Amino acid sequence: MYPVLASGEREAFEDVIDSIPRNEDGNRQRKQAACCSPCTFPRGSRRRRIVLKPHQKEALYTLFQQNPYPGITTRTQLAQEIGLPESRIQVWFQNQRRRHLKQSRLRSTASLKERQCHSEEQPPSGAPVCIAKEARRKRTPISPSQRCVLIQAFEKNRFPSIVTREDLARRTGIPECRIQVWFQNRRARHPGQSTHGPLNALAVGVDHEPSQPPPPVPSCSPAALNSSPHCPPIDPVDDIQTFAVAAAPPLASAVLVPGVPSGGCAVRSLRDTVAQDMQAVWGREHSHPSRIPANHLSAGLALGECLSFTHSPLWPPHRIQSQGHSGSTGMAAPPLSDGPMQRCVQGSKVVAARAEMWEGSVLQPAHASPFPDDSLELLDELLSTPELQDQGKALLSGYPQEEEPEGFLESPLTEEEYQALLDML
DNA sequence: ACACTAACCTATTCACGTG
DNA sequence: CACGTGAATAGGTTAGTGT
Repeated sequence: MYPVLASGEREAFEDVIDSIPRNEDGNRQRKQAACCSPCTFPRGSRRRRIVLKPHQKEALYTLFQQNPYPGITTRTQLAQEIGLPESRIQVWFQNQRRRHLKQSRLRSTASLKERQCHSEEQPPSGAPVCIAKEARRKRTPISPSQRCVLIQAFEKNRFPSIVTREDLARRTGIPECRIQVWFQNRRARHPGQSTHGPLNALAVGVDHEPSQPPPPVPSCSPAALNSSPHCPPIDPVDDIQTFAVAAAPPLASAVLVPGVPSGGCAVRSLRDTVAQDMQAVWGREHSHPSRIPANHLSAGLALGECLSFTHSPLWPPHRIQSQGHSGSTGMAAPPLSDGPMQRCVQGSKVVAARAEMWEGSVLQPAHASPFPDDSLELLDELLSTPELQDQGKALLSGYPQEEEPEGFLESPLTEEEYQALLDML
């Protein structure tokens, strides 16, 4: 239906999606989406809607009749049997219970009017009256580094799209559905800074309006981290750089726009994890030469991470299948020849726009990678030259995992080289 | 155009681990 | 026991799909 987005374009597009204003309910305003033309503005903010097959519905209805409140074990078992994600089964039961309750109430209301004899509230037929409670899902342990990644994403966008959630899932290893719940809980417990209540800030779709300073306690800022029980104290000097590697897509801040502050979220442990992963991968490079492209090694964590925010070879065991993404999540891509998307993928403009948007904020993310996938591949080729690989080896072997040189995030390329690269792209 | 319903949201509560 | 936080719930809304 829609052409497939390259990863860089996908990120830029996601920015568009995420920036769509939401109404007071947190839902994106239809008007805004419509103004971008239904043809050129694909649906990417939501998960692709599943069309349940008859046998799946039958199984769900059967189980619902037996128990409208299935526990995690039952849901997981059913998920395996009918080939649906457990989270979708949970949602189906939520919706089904409500439909059931609604019908029950309608019936009871009708009978109430007829007979006028219901003096006492009766529990709806779908309520868990005599059914023993099944076990809940076990708490999902979220490590400080994972939490910091989530917090950073939360501060950037309180309502992440399915693409963002899946990306966070890949980066943290936490299931997407758990990330969704985490954001729900987080929103509930950390209402936005607004004089008109927490929902007011949602109306603009982004958390920090350009004219509005960020919340005074950004949980992932060094100050917040120092006071947070989940984030270890950090050296703000060191971690200003760390943030760009661990949390933000630092293409603009660390590479394309040298000198732009890259933010304050310190995710040392994640950075360390990345560094260790790099080392480990380097160690087995010869046995799995294709798993991590040499260019990522060559550029060290700086460029490598820059280019791999959404398809990092470091975290997921495979490169993100951006071309096939629409198959798994329903991410539909707009035609890029014209329209808002095309404009949005003009990287420098995006970077500039984001920088403006975040002006005054502690964080200075440039979320949208201006490079479409083919450009990334071209860059991959450029960076896989033996010369740059040598640089990468030197970079990796030059410092231990726990401490990086001062210019850790500095690109191995000069500004002229960057410009040349950009010109080529 | 409309009905149905998956997906997503808030508000609230439960439940569990930790200090 | 208080607190933080993940999980689950009810209920409202949006938007994709089928008729």
